Amino acid sequence: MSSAGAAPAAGEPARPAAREARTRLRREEIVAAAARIFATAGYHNVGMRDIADAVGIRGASLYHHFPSKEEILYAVCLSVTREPNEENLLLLDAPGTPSQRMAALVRAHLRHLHRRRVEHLVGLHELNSLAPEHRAEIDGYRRYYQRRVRDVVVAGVRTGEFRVPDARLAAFGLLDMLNGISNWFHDDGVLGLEQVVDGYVELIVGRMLGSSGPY
Amino acid sequence: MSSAGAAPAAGEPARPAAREARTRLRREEIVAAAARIFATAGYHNVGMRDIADAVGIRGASLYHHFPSKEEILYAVCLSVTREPNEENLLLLDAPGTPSQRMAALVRAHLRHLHRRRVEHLVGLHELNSLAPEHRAEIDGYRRYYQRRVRDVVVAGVRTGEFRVPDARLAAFGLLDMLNGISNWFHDDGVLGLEQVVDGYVELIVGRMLGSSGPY
DNA sequence: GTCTATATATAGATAGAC
DNA sequence: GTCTATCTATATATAGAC
Repeated sequence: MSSAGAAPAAGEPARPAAREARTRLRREEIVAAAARIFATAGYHNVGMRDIADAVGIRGASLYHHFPSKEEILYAVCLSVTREPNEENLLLLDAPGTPSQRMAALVRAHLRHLHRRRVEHLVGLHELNSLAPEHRAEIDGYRRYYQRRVRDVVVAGVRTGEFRVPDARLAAFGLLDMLNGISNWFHDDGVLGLEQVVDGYVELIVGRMLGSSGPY
Repeated sequence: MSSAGAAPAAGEPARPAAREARTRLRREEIVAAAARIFATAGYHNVGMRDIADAVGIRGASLYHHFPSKEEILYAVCLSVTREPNEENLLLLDAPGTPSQRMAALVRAHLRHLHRRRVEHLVGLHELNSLAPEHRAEIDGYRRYYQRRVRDVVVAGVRTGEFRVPDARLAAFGLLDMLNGISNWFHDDGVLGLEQVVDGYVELIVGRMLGSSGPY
């Protein structure tokens, strides 16, 4: 965006904006394919050639889009860690009681885990293979998310809607419970996503946090 | 054990039983060191030389004790997956109400996760690197454990002690919540282990499952 | 049971043509 | 932007002496 200064000349092989869009699509295509393969086989069991095969190009061509394999992993982890911070946390700022805001977050969180299931699996299991600075950045996002969730628990305790032995403990527990579904949920299982969503809202907000509603 | 048939001759350099015991100690020493390093750096970021260094021998010497690096990982995963099945599940067969048995399991589970924290981290994150047949065996143990936990939830629902929307969902949720502590608990944190244990028993048995005790 | 020395395979990354 | 060809580093694993 910031580098699109000059207007494109008429006879160029492709207008910069269009070319940029296509390049970006290619990048996202690579990230999506890599996430899928990383999630099932594990980062280190996957070669650049495997990723390239999935996109239909040769291994060396990947280096036109990413400087290293680790940068691909970073792109996978970053997207899936950022998005919940940008999307789900908005729901905590919206009007409503702590019960309502927490229920909205649980729903959004589970749906995001489902929508980007493979990316989340990578983000949960392969953080060790990130470069230290990348790892630190990802960890920062996660800690912030966690803190915001804990704050809602605290808010609910203050209003008397929630009754928990310890807000930090409850926040850790409910987040682990949410994130855990990446490891066992399958679309062809006995429970559909929306059943899990409704069940977890009840288990977490209604029971664990002790809210009597409405939410 | 089954191969210790003949009685040892007097002048042997070491009595077979003693030698076996020492060899076994060495194996366990290697497994323990490997678990520690795998947990912090990730299986594939660790070389045989790193493991050997931690034990004070050369990389090649490890192959006297294990036929491959994967077998070391398998030993780590197996020990930590078997033990809960052999120890914790006994508590589910003991006399007592479902509430009491579930509370006992939660306590034992959390204490085991703590006692063998690094091994659990490996068992949770590195399953992708196991040979298929080893992976299948580990998965089998985990599925059985999960089923037994679910059965207690079902039993509690039947007695009327527990009230949950879906027993499977509750079992998945509580197990994910329990296992999650491996990722965030530290001995030098603000909460001690027994505080977490007591808090989680309350959150899970008392609130999530809705038992009014005693447990 | 541990050592030194080394075989061997693989995979991340680069060079340069098209 | 993708290709072919190749470099190079690393690490698992083996051979055989002590």
